[in-house]
Amino acid sequence: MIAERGLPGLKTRDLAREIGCANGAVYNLVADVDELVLRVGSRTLHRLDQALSAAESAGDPSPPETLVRIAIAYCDFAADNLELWRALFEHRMAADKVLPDWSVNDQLQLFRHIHHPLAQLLPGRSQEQLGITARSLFSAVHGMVALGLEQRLVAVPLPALRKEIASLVRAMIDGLAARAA
Amino acid sequence: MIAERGLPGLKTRDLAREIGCANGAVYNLVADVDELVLRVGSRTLHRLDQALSAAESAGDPSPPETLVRIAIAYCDFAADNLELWRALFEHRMAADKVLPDWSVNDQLQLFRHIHHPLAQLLPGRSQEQLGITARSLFSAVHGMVALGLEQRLVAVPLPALRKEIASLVRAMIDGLAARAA
DNA sequence: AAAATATATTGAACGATGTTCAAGTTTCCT
DNA sequence: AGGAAACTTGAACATCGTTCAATATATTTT
Repeated sequence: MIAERGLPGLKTRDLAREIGCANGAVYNLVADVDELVLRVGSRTLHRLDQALSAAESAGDPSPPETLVRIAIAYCDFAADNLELWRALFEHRMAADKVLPDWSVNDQLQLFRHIHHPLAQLLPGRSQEQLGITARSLFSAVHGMVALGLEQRLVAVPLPALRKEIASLVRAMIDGLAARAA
Repeated sequence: MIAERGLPGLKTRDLAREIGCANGAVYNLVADVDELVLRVGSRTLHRLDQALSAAESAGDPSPPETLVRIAIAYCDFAADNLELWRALFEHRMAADKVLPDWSVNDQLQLFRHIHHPLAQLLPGRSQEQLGITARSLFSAVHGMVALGLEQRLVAVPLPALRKEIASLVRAMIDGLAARAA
């Protein structure tokens, strides 16, 4: 339902009808809609992880090209799974509720893909510094994808977005490598 | 109310009580909560615009340093106006409703600040290419700020975030300039 | 196999929320 | 003063997520 109608299109009554049970019975499977969304998010993150893994290993193994492929794969996944991908970031829980551990873990796995090629590219940096840079790189690409796929401003055509991402990722990598040298 | 309790903390009944009128009277001032949020967003965008303008003109006028200052100013504004800034991006309207023109305009003004220094830095590029690159640069910084200020993962301390942004913006600019040469 | 206990399911009801609207009140113009 | 226009009110509506006593089903015990 999230995939078809987006996060705001998910209603417990519709869901119950689709499952074929009473609306109250949903709460035997799940404590909250929050938990439901997080569980869907977990599946989405795993599929995203697979897509990034594939991009990491396929093709030219040089770190810069690998990082570009990962970024493009992230963009493509977001475009192909737009609503599910949005649900990962747009869902907000009540301020007092804490995110369960398994959900946090799912999210942290993402940086792993960037970490490896980045370590080859910047051999001088510590593990901690690499982690921070990996996170920054991920965030930058995420921002480009997020605003690029937003319809409310001028929607960028997907091929143009892919080119822009590739070009800016290359620029970031060049710049990082040059400063490291 | 958005500033204090975030976008989900904005309730028409609380608002009416705070204003001192009946709940129905809110709809004499505003057609929707959507419009209300957009109007608050417009004010936020104008203040953000001022902050970026100040950063643009103050200090070292070299394009790279100017761009770094703008990025840091964006980060600082987001941190200082966290909930209001979030409301700019987290608010979602019904899919069929269209964003009014004045709101679209407000948003597009932001890229203007990046456009000028970028044009000096990359004299070879056309206006259209510059616009696209400006947008990408903005989006990348936005992503770093957005994920950096998110509490749900490991929250990055603000000084660390500022450093990371400065360093990655410099890297992007170096890379862009090197490729342009 | 029957009774007793545990578990699952139901759908009505609750509380919150955005929004509407008929009725009442105020304001303003002549 | 009188009437029209505009505003204000607060109750009512529809739609949510969520709860819960009552009912039905499954499982265990005797």
